[in-house]
Amino acid sequence: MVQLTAGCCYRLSQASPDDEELFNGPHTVQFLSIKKVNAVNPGGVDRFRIIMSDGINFLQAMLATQLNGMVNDQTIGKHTIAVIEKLTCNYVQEKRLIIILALRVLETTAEKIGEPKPIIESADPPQNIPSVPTPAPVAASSSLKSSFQHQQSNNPAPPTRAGRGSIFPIEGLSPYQNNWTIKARVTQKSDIKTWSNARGEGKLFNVTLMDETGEIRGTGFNLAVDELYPKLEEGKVYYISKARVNLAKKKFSNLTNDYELSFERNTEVEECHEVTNLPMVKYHFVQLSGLEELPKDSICDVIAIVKEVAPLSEIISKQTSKAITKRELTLVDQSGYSVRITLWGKQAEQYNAEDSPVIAFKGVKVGDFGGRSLSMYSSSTMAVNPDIEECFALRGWFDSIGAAQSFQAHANTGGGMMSGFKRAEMRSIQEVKEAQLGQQDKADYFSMRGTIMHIKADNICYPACPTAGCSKKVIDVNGSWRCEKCNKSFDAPEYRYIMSLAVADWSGQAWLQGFNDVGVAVFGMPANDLVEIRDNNEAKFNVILHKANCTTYNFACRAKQDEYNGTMRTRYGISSISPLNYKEEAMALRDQLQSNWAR
DNA sequence: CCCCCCCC
Repeated sequence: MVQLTAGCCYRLSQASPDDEELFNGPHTVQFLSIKKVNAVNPGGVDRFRIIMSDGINFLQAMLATQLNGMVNDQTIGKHTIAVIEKLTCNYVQEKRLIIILALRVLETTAEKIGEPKPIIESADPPQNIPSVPTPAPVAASSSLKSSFQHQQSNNPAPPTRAGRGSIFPIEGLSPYQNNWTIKARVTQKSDIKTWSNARGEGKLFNVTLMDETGEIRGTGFNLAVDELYPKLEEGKVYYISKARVNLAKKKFSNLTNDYELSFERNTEVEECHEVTNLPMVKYHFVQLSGLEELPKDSICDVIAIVKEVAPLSEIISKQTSKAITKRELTLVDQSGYSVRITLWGKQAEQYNAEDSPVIAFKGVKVGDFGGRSLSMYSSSTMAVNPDIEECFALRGWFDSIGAAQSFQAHANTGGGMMSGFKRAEMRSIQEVKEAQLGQQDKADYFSMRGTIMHIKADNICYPACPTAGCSKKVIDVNGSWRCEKCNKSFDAPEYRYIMSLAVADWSGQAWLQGFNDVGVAVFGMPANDLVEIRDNNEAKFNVILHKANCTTYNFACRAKQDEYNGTMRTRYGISSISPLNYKEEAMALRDQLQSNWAR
């Protein structure tokens, strides 16, 4: 019978940030629940919240992202008994956040042990457990002598690790934390970029820093560029302290950290020469077939065989009118899908891998050209034939069977226009507006679920040419309906709907424009019938219009800007409307419940 | 303090 470490939850709930002994465990606990918490940036890495119990109390903790695999492959789940071998405590304002960094599973099929209770602040500690050890004093980390100033001053003494406090996990960094030192590998270093705008000019560079617990972006401006750009080398490991921790601007970051570092004048950077087992890169690969599930503009990692390499070419940026070199690679993987990825600038020019290599891409952008496409950011990395398991598997697969097979490209759904409702691409009205979809001189496509609040009653349909495929408006010329396009006249027009719907979801309201198919779906009758009702029985017409309200549909929409009366406006066109499909929805929810995060 | 990541 496994013995839980009674009292460890209470002790952790009282821990101070430097309580090393307590953080290194081991604590034998049982997981009462593991739940995925709100998704971060699209395509980002999941975060899992764990309720753990010591049999007496339970306590909430977060799983460090590098342990996500244990949830995904069901190594851990509800009622798993595990030994926590390392954790850290992060203080966000008044709240204490416990992050599990390392664990070992003891039992997976246990029953719930005991009747653990929540920890009530100010309550006495539970009885009959070992007393809480006194926290060790914080080791000072300020003895490091490697800031810019120190280097410039005449101080040749090499910094020593001995006087330093413990190394802080990147995962635990926050603006509320001071006196930290991280030990991290530079996994990516940008070129030096210069800018010049209304607010001034300058130069900057950034790096991606990684340890076992996570990644964080670091940026150096101006003086910090001169000082640190040559010092920080890609692939090397450094001790870094006294950088400023800022909120990351999610929009521009492809990392899953809420924060980023700004290198300041007194920031200390010192290379770590010891052998370390810090991983080189952490990947969260998606299969090429799975790209369809990711929203446009999300960021992902892929590993694939380069099946084709296009020659270097050049485009002119519409934004800057500058020429930019690019190169396109066609990637394939075991999912049977192929996708094109674009390399830019230096990466395009210097690409010279041969013989269908395996390449692992990290932090690439998902586009929707040709259904799905990929594009490198300057912060994206690519590793040719990396020394990882996934690479060996791909190599073996391709050399044995993959090379001879054909691949499925992602398709533009609905023949050029995205026409179908896609659950994975659902946006709220608020998101559509905030993301300014359709406002960049091009059409953007999205799916949404919304409820009709109001239908504009005037001009609900127009008299159209009955010729198949024409649908042009016809004009009443003395009782005869004339089509200019077909150069024909008809006894009667065929009415077609032209709809303006006020549609709302939980986040807001928008006007959607729809054509004949939308009207038929909403009213359940052709426009000719509705016109007849309108002209003969206005009360009945009003009832039909009214009854159509408060009905919820799945919409596929196209957002595009146009000019109207001299001003620009954004129009949302409905490319498909469908009633809610409860079975399909239930199945999708069932799949979510069965997925790893729901347990 | 940047934050552009391009084209078809």
